[in-house]
Amino acid sequence: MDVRTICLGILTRGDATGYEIKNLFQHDGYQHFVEASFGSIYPALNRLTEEGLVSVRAEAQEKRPDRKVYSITPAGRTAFIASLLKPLPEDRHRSPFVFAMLFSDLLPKSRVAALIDQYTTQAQAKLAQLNESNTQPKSAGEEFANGFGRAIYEAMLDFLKSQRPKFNAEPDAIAAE
Amino acid sequence: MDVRTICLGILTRGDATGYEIKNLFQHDGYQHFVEASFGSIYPALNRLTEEGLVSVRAEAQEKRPDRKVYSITPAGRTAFIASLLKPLPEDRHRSPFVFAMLFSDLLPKSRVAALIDQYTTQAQAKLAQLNESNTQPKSAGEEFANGFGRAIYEAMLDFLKSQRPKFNAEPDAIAAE
DNA sequence: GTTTGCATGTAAACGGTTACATGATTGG
DNA sequence: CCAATCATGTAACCGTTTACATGCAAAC
Repeated sequence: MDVRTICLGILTRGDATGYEIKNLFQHDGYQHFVEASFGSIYPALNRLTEEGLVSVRAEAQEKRPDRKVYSITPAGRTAFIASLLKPLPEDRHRSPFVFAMLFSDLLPKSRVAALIDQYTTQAQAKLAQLNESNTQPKSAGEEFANGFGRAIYEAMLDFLKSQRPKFNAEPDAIAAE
Repeated sequence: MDVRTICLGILTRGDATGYEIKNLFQHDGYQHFVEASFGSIYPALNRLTEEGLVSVRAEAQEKRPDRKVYSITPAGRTAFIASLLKPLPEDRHRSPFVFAMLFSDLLPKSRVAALIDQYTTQAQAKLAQLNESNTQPKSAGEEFANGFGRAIYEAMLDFLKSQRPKFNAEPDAIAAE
């Protein structure tokens, strides 16, 4: 999903500035499956404005740039829904971790063990984040995204735990004294 | 992981042409976590050759381009392993499907149901592929990658199955006759 | 006193995909 | 007869990231 569409989607939930959009999809279920940086968000919002899919109102501020608050227009809403009715691009899960594990036979056992342990810690942190956001009432969609994320991270962690012993770090040849 | 590194990795397992490299990581565990097209592989191999990380020998063929068989050099092997010892980039799972589901409240129920059903079918196909490749003896790494993939797809399928009823397609308002 | 948050934006660089060009052979 | 397999490569395009520019205020 491109940044344009992501911005449009977030704006269906309420008005926001570019800055807020960035933060919004670092929380609450968006986080694990989409991302984008300022360098792509601001140009995207400008283009969407030109095309009439969003509108802006500038709120003046002292001593920092004007807040530019974006709203989705009816045309924008239509375009957004249309984009979700077209065939979606496929998911892609790019995993440097799994790639590295494919070559575990070329690496010191200690490195492989560290790789697994790091990945485990990360997955635990992400899972914890998903469980945290149980406070606010969520839309059906957010609940789905949360559940989906949780299911995946839990499965990863189970698998990682089951495999970990195979790569047990005999502390790299210091043992024999 | 960039295409360069992926090529290097595959060549640690044996010599191959650019064409073969492409096909190799469409099989056996690589498939779900890395990908690249010819348009990036061929230039990558040329650059790796310039840098002395791989070597080429051309095998003449009648009536089609010479096969250029690439081998990894000792320098290439060292560089590859070094790249796996450095901190790895994080995984990124981009999911247009989950993104669309976040906005399920804006879509017709029939569309949401179709989305889930399509995604389920895809996941089943990928899982089947992983289970198929149980014939050849696998390296520890390939076994790990396979298991990891299986764990994820199974968890997804379970979750999808559990959620499916919530989006049951009352066939979009034709019901009342 | 340094980091974080607020707030926007541009330019260069990067990495990659898509489409194109070429063309014989084999299998359905 | 058409599609797929084999086989390499280039060029245009695309979307995105990274780094830069600017700068105050509040929190730690």
